[in-house]
Amino acid sequence: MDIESILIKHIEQAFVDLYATQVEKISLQPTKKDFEGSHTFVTFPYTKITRQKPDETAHLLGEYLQNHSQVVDRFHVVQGFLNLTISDRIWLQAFDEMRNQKELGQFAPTGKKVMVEFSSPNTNKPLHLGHLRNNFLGDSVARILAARGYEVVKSNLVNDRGIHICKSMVAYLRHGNGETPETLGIKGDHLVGKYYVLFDKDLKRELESEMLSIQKKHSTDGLNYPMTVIQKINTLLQKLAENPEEKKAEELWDAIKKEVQNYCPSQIEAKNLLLKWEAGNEETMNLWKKMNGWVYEGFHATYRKLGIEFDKIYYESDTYLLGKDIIEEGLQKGVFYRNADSSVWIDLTADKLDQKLLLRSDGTSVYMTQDLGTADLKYQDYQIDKSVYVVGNEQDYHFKVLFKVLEKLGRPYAEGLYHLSYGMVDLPTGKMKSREGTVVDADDLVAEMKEIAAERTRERGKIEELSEQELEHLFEIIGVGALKYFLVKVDPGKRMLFDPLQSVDFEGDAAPFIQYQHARTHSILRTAKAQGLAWKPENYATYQKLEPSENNLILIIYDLERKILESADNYAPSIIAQYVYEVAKTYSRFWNECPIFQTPDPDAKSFRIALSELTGRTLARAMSLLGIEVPERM
RNA sequence: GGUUCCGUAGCUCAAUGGAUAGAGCAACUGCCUUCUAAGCAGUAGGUUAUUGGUUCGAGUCCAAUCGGAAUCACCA
Repeated sequence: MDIESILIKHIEQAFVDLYATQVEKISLQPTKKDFEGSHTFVTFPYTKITRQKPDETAHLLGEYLQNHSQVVDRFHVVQGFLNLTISDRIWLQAFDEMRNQKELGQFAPTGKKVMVEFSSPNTNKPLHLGHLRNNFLGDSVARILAARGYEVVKSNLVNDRGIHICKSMVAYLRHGNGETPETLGIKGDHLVGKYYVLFDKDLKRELESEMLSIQKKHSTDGLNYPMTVIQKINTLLQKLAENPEEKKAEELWDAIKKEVQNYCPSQIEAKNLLLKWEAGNEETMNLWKKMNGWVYEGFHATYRKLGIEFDKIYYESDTYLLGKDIIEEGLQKGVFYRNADSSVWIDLTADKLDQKLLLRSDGTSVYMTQDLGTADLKYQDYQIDKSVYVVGNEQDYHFKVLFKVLEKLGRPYAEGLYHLSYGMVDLPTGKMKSREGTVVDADDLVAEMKEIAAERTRERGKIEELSEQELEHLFEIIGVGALKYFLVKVDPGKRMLFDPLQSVDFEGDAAPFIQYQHARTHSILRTAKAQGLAWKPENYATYQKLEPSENNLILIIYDLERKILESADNYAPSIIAQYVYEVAKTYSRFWNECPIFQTPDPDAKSFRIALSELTGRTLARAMSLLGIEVPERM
């Protein structure tokens, strides 16, 4: 039963009967909380048809609906807004229908396949808070799309090669002394991350001493760089000698730094290591495999704790050479063009984008080339209809170009491409930078959350009956749940702030509150069972007049499907997060207003137990769409 | 400089072009002898950055201005 479409049909009929007009695309809005009713029809846009004041139209329509529609019980008009109240009988009918559903909010299969690519870590450092937002968003979107009826493939494109990986390797070769995660007793990803930071320290030191000599002499004397670089620096120095303003001077020095950095020993070593890697040098490959192996072990542990899994893992070391055949194809199709220096480009100025490089003059590929190849690979592997990339908003431009290029190449899957762009997580001190160590580490944060969860749960002392193992699990789902909810409830597009001092909420608009309401529903069910009560429809057949908070609960539970639809269409878990909090709040109010076991009327008792049960199922289902578990007691 | 995104209560965030701009945190007042107080009820807190425009109606759409961020590499 779909109450909304019934109402719309009746309103359309009303327009025919009252005004002899066919109206299309009628839409209803949820009635604001302060007003009575559940569905609101706005009459302002129809004054031209009715040739009446909005209030008059609303009254006429309201009376018509009250007389002709079985679902409308009564109506109220407020300044042209027609607020409709659905009869309790209909709500009770809807309630029983929902109770009969095996899985709430599960749509029929669409027959379409969608891939959600997320996480995509670099293997040179452990996961941090920013990755968590990515992981939770991606995981949740995958779950929501599955509920919507898509067949979902969760994929992870691991960035396991490149200059940044070589940096950790260089530092390990220098300072490693054969350390392993075992000998140090730390996770492999953290160990490798430590060397990544060490590399940066080395490089900074080298850079500073080199710069000092340039700044002292204000010349490039004694520097052993290629002529072209020396010339570049000299030009910059000359500009500096012309006494530019302070800000400009700073820019010039930065430009010089950038040139110099490329010729610091550490940087050269890293580049050489990358060349060796690309040549397949055995020693290098072995070190690479060893260190990446450590990182994967660490990642696995973290993913397991976060409850995140993938169906397919792509490695960039496998895919980084892909896409070159697409360059040829594009050239033949005349979509791309070749420069005099034989580099390959695409001109997207007509689409308000720039000219974009697709292949270097030396014939090697760039980031874009790989992504083109990987897009084809995904399609070959899974014949996907839609492909969602969960990647930070710093890459908005890249994905605009990528999708445009695929469209111009006439790829059949081009239309289904979507970049789920999300904002960075900021600290009060500003942006996180892993090289500078100003990051909130994922493992640390999860551990801290769990500790807080344990502390707060113990304070309340409602958990005597749980075993040690059950307690462990409880603390984990509360701690991790709080974190997930915190990161996922915010609109993905916006950057957000995380204050380590205030940490994550455990009260109010937060996962523990929602989990708590779920635990309450189970507390009711336990008591009901202990008292030998039954709550099948026949046990509450005489219950026909709903209390406001009961009505509100049914109403909001009834909204689940619409919310799933909305969040799936917008790739927005935040919609589910806001929804599930509303459900929890509504139940909490019901809990306070409608006593259950003290109620003398046995049918009211049974109905409220049944309502608690359905609320519990709704909370569990909606939370599962966010990847958050709910406990039966806490 | 070009392009894109953002600016809402002290703080963190909501609000398919609709009603009196809502929650949570923090502050203040009540409520545990009653199914779990991680709770409930209430008070206070706003010129939605600014100025114009479109509309029956603008936080939302358009233009300009101010402030912040990202991006614009033969990096990934």
